Amino acid sequence: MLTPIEKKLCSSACSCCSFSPLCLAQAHSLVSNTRHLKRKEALCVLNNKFQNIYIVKKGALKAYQVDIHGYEHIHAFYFTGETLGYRAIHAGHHISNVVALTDDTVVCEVAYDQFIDKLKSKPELYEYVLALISKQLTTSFYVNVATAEQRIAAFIIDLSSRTPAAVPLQALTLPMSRQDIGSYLRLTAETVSRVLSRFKRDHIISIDLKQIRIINPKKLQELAQ
Amino acid sequence: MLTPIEKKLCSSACSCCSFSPLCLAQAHSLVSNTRHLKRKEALCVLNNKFQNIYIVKKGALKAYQVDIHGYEHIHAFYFTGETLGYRAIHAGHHISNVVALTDDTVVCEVAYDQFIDKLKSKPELYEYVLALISKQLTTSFYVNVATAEQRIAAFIIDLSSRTPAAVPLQALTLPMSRQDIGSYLRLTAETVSRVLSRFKRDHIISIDLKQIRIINPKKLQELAQ
DNA sequence: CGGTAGGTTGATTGAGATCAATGGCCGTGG
DNA sequence: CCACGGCCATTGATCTCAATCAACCTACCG
Repeated sequence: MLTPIEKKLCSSACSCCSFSPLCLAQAHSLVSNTRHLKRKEALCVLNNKFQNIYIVKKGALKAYQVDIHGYEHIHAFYFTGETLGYRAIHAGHHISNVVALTDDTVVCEVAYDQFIDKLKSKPELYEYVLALISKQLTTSFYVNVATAEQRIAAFIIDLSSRTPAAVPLQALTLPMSRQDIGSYLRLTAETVSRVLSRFKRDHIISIDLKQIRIINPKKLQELAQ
Repeated sequence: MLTPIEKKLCSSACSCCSFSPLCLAQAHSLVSNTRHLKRKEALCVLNNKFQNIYIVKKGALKAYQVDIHGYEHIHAFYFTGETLGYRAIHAGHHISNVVALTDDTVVCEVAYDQFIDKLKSKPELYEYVLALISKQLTTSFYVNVATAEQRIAAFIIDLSSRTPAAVPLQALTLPMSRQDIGSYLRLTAETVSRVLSRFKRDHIISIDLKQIRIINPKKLQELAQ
């Protein structure tokens, strides 16, 4: 098991970064800027010009749109090592808001036109980038499954698989609220809370506010289908 | 309004094809093969090796996965001019089945490694391809909205916007069954049927089996939010 | 023609939404 | 330092929309 210090190092190191093959392949880094965000601070604002791709170094973010009733629809969470911004390439401007979920969220900023230039000079990386974006086409299919129980079980599994250095039975921290989970899974916060309580009662997980621990991974997998 | 013959020409011509800037940019076409499919005939089979990208020249297809209960989950429809296959790049094998919805469906086949090679020799097309794939990250957000009515209204609008040469008030043909629509929108065929009947009763659309016509686009847009 | 798949409509049920009340945690300011 | 207010989470009671079960109709195909 990793010590907290080792975990911290791993999380902040480029070794966890899905972008590092590109970044490290260059004589100098592709990263033009590193941004530090506080909780609720915006990284991308709807309709602003698309200029950068971002890589999460530390912390977590949510991407959402607000509907005409003011309701927030979250369509993605981003964790350490993950990249974001591709959705805006086509439109040329941001099609959602992205804000930090935790204080001390750190992201690397890669200017899109520099990124394209580098790709042109290193065409062997092109396939890698296509595969990276392709992967995003297939994520979070589980938000569409039938029951609240299935979706929440799948969400917990997804979360643990995306948390670098997550160890089975080790507590994970949910960086988002019940409301956020509900918005993402299209459930109410009350339903999320009820299902989590049921999972706890049945000794599938332990949960105390934002601290969650998978007790029975097999059963959880079964519930997720 | 286009005559049926003009429509046919347009549909089958490369002018409607989102891939044509790439294909036509080459001395000879990128297309290695043209495939003709009958209704229910498979283009891609789950787990088969990923080798090609496809462009729909004519007809329509559905992509789906079958769950452990044997239920078919459709995650995409593909119409004339649209490309498919990107989802398999990351895994290297097909992660869904793709079958034709209509007899006489025609697709162009582009070998992925040839496609990559051509891209490397024409880096100015990189951005175009990234934008093309980026677009797919943002499609069919509407399957996630709240009510059956909203989803079906949005589905009809999406369908008409993706039908080449669709003219307002002109009848569109739904190439898929009520069951297919339900599978895509996560509703039952009965609910789809009921909502369509309600839209018809309220003079928002006219519908007779597979022939659908938007009578009141403004009201439909309102219902879709 | 007869068989079958697809489509419509009705009656009933149930999972999750909604409405509501309570308690804990935390940051702020007197 | 503690009081206050706001936010978040939990739990209960009730309601509602879509699923389910069921019957019947219609188009199409061998």
